[in-house]
Amino acid sequence: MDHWDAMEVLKDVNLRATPQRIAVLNVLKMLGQAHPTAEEIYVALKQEFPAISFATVYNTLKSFLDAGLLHELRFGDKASRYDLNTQAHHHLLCEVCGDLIDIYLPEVDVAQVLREHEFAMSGYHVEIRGVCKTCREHTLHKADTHL
Amino acid sequence: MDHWDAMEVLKDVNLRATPQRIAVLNVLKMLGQAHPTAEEIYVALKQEFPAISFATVYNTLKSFLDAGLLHELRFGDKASRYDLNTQAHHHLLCEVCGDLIDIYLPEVDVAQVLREHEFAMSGYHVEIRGVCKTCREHTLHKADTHL
DNA sequence: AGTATAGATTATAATTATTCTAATTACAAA
DNA sequence: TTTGTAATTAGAATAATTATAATCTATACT
Repeated sequence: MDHWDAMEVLKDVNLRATPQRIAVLNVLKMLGQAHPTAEEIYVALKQEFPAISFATVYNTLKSFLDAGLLHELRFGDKASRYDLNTQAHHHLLCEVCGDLIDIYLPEVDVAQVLREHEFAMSGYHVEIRGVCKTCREHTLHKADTHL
Repeated sequence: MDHWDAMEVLKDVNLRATPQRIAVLNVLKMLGQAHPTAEEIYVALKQEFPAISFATVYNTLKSFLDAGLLHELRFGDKASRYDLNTQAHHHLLCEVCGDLIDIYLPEVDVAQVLREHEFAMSGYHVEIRGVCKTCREHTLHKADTHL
């Protein structure tokens, strides 16, 4: 567990270090692999900032996205999920319970494809759909598992 | 260009071949690589079916999804996009203009990861973010290109 | 340290995408 | 041709997100 200072992180990307922003960063760090939605972040902040508004959460997340501090994940469910982990990693998405499990894969070799399309890659993401161990054991909602 | 009959496709997956469903399939086939949203499909259908409702489009898309006839794509923009192409393929997503370009990659080797997590894969998807050739040439909205 | 100001936050309204509900209509089997 | 079941429709409802306008505050400059 390395030292990590939210204030420093914000300075580094030229964003004003407001208490709300620091708190959002800390919540994201705290929740870790939970990939929270905007609402979950909002709820977590309510305790420390009873007056916080949804707009602040969305604004903050947008500036963090622009600064490259986090990734936005949009899968099966309606609400976007946010992921602070910027090192290359991917997800297993369970189609039954919606769980999003972090995994680490070797770099996908796409060099040739990119060259062909003259496409400037800034990042990539692998999404693997299926049924997780727990759901398979429970064998719930079989009908929901399409594909 | 192989022969393709919407009515047959529907029969094959045990869905009633209603005029609306046939039309949705044909629109998806026609639009091809355009990855239309529900709204774009709705607009395309309006000509042939002035009385069509959004609910029908959404219901139809949902049955097609359940039947495995198409994929739902949720990326940067808010609305889901639908993709009839069910053979394994992936996308280049331009962060500037939002264009979604079909690409074909060799199977990603994830066997070991799946075994570790005891995860039953039903499908996977590779999303590559970046800037497409056209947008790079125009160098528009530089600031929007994060990551 | 005190202050001006660009930028951040807030409450609220508006918008957008999607789903639900209830009534009507159409298909397909007997 | 009836009859049951499923599909379609209009419109209301919900959920997620964005826009607006007023107020506040972190930072830079005296």
